[in-house]
Amino acid sequence: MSKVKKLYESYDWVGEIANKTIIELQKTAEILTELHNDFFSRFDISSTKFNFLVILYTGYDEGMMLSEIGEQMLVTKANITGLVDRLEKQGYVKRKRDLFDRRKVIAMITDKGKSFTEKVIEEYKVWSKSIMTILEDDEKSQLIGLLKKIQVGLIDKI
Amino acid sequence: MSKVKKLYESYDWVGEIANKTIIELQKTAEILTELHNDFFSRFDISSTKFNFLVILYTGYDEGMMLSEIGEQMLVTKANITGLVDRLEKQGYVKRKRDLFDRRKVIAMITDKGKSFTEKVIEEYKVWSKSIMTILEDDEKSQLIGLLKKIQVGLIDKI
DNA sequence: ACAAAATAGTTAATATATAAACTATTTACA
DNA sequence: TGTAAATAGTTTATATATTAACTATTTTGT
Repeated sequence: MSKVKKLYESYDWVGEIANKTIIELQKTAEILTELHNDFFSRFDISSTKFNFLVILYTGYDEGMMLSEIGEQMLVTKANITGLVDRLEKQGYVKRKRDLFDRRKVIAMITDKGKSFTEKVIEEYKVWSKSIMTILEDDEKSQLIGLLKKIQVGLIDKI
Repeated sequence: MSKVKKLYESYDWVGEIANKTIIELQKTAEILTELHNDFFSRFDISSTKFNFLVILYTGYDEGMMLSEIGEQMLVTKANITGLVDRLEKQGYVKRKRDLFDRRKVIAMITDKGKSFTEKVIEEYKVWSKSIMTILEDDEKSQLIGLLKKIQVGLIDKI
């Protein structure tokens, strides 16, 4: 059951096209997040957990440092601790101390986590294709181009 | 201080362009959310609180039903209760019972909330313009067009 | 008119996110 | 070499989000 009922145009207060662009980006992303939540809840994970697992899955076999994973996600270090706690509880990840630098904690994906991630990735590919049928392929490329340009522009402002 | 360090291309696992589109949308939105948080934290609010206030500000003078506001935001009714609690504590909003249907709760924006919202809106306009300089105006229109198309497509899938 | 269903909002339990303070360990350098 | 600074992660307090169960009120259908 979703929260989204209909699309409102609730921004009379916006004048500039820059404003509108940001708001439409946010709105699109909110709807997308909503859909992602629906999708991932079928597997009892969140999209953050999925991101974490994918990074670990496609990463090195010896595992990865927590902060190394954190750098690739928009997640603070405090949050990584909790994230790993919960993933550990689900049996998808385990912790290991780095023997050469005992400050570091290495996260390793378990066999259970590996096969789980493979399964979700496959279903995610099918799912994301199915929800993106509204755009033609050239529109998708166009959109990706614009988004990457924005990302480059935004990352400088941070 | 922000979490974002650099832009990773961490999706070797993605094949389809539909996949990439969604991931780039998410990534863009995450960076944008991060920037929004930085912006709004200067005013001691979240972007959700701002949304709420703007809807109330541009709405009817007699206030609005909580669920009516909720319909325009991607927020569950349980969350609205807490949101209004916190906004009430900040003095920007007050509650009122609907006399004709006592199930309903009306949220009213206070004078303090009104002038606060006006101030934030003005600064938001300047801010959003400044962070969107990377795109030309015709690119922005193009992007808005694509985003609206996606929204229409996605809303059907929910 | 009245019982059942629908509606509006709150509460409770839990998950997820943040910042700030903290512990443990390693590195830098005087 | 020993102390200050830097680094990695955890803990704590709090904000925000979700779902499910709950209360109060109104509407519906007979």
